[in-house]
Amino acid sequence: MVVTRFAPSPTGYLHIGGLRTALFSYLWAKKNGGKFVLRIEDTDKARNSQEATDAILKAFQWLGLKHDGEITYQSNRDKIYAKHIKQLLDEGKAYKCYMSKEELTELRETQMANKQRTKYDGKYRDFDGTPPEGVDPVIRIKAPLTGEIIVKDGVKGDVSFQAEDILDDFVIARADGAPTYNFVVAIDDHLMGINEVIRGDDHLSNTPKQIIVYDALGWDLPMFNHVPMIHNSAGKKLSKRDGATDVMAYKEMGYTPAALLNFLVRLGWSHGDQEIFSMDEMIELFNPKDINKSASIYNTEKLDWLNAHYIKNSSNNELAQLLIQYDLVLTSHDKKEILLDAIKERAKTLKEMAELAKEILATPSSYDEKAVKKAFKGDAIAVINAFGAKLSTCEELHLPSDYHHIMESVVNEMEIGFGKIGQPLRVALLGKMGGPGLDVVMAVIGKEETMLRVANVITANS
RNA sequence: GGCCCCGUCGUCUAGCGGUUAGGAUCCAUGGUUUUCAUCCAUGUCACAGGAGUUCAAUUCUCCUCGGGGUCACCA
Repeated sequence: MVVTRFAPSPTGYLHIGGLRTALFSYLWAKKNGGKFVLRIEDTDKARNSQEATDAILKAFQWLGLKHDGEITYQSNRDKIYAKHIKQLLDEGKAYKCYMSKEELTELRETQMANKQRTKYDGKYRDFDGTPPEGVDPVIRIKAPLTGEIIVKDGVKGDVSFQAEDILDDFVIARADGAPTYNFVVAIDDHLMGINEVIRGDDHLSNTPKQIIVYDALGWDLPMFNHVPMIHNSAGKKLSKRDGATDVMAYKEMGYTPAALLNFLVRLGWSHGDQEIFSMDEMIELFNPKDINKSASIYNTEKLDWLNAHYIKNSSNNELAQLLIQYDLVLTSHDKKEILLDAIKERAKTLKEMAELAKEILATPSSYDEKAVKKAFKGDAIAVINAFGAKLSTCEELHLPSDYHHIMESVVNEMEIGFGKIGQPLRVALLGKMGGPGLDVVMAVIGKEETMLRVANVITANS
C-alpha cells in the first residue's frame, strides 16, 4: 500500500507551494488506493502556533483534500525520539559530543579561513576520556566519512553524493535533549509507514542525512520524489513575501477549488496536452514520474482562464451556493437562471460575478458621463420614450424574448437601427455601456423596475 | 565558495535520434454580438552557447554560460 504524507511546520497559513506538494501526495495515494497522512512538525515551540495548524486544516477543507487517519503531532512524540536516540547510543552508532558552541564556531572559522568546507572534526567520535566540565553534550550520529550515498528519486533519477563532500557526524539531539529535524523526519516517516515521500526539492540535499538515520536503524528507505520549486517572477523560491501565496486568499478573490487545484496540478506536471482535469481525472492520471525536473515560475494568468472555465461550466445551483459568500443571495430569486446564465459568461471570478449581478439588480444611482454623451444624441429621448410607452401597455412579460419583441417593434415603427434604442436603453438600465443583453436585464428586473429606470434616465437627460 | 539540481515560445508545457518543433495561456487582428464578455478563426513568439557521437541531433556525451537549491544545537 502506498502511504504518502504532508508534513508542514505550522508557522503560518498554507502556502501555494505547500498545497501543490500536498496535492501531489494526495493524488498519488488516492490513485494507488493508499493513504495520505498529515503530520504537523511543531517541534519549534517558539515559531509554531495552533492557529497556523487550524489555518492549514481550514484550507484543506475548502479544497476538499482529506487526510487519512489521525493527525500526527511531533510535539507528542518526544518519548519515541528519545527511545531511538538511546538505541543508537547503546549500539555505538551515536555518541555524546562535548564540544562547546564557542569551540565549534572557532573550528568553523579556521576551516573557512583555510577555504575548507565547514564540518565537525569528529573530536568526540571515539572519545573515552573524561568529559570536560560544564558542557551539556549534544548527540551526534556516526556518519560514514567516505563512500557514495545514492538517493533514488522518482523525479530526479538517481542522485549521488560523496560522503566526504557533504557529511559529518551531524547532531541528532541538542544539548537540551530535543531531537533535530533530519532525525525526526526519518523516524516519523518510517514509523508512520510512509513509503513514498513527495516534497520540495529544497529537501534533496537533506536526504542523505536522513538516509544515514534509516541505515543506522536498519530500516528500508522510502521512495523519494523531489518536486521542483515554484519560483516567483524574479526566479527565486516562492516565499510568503511574494504576496497572494496564502491559499485562502484565493477563496476571497473568488477562485473556485476546482480551478485552483487544476491550475496547481499543471504546474510542474502534465499529461500530454490536456489542460482541464477533474479531481477524478487527476487521481486517475497522476504519476510522479511525469513531474517536470525544472522549476516553474508562478504566474496566475492561466488560473484566471481556468477559473472562468469552471464558472462557465458550473450549474446555476452550484454558483448560487458559491456566491453566498460574496454577499449575493439569489437562491430564491425567480429569475436566478436567466441572471446567472447571463453573467457566468463574463466573469473571471466569483467575486466579479457577484459584483456583476449586483450592478444589474440595483437601480443605477448615476450615469457614466461618456456613455451618456455617446447614447443621448439625436432623438434618443424620443426613442426611449416610445419604448417606455410601449412597455407600459404590455402584460405577461417573463422571458428575455418578450422584451426583445418590444424593442423590435419600436425599432420597426420608428425605422431606426437597433443601436439607436440599445445605447440609451443600456444607459437607462445599467448606467453605462457594456454588460449583458438588455432583454436579459429587463427580464431579470421585471417590468416595473424597467419602467422606473427608463423614467429616471429621461428625467436626468431631458 | 563546496555539493546537488535544472535550462524548448513572456508564462505553463508536449517532445523521449529523422517533426513545417505541437498544445494552452497571454498579446494582436478578424468574425459573431445593438455594447461588453463568451465563442470561433488567424497571426506574432522558443530548442542558452560550443564541441563531440551519429548518415541524422531539441533529443545522447562533455565543456562553457546562465538560473536555482542547500550547506545550523531552524524546519
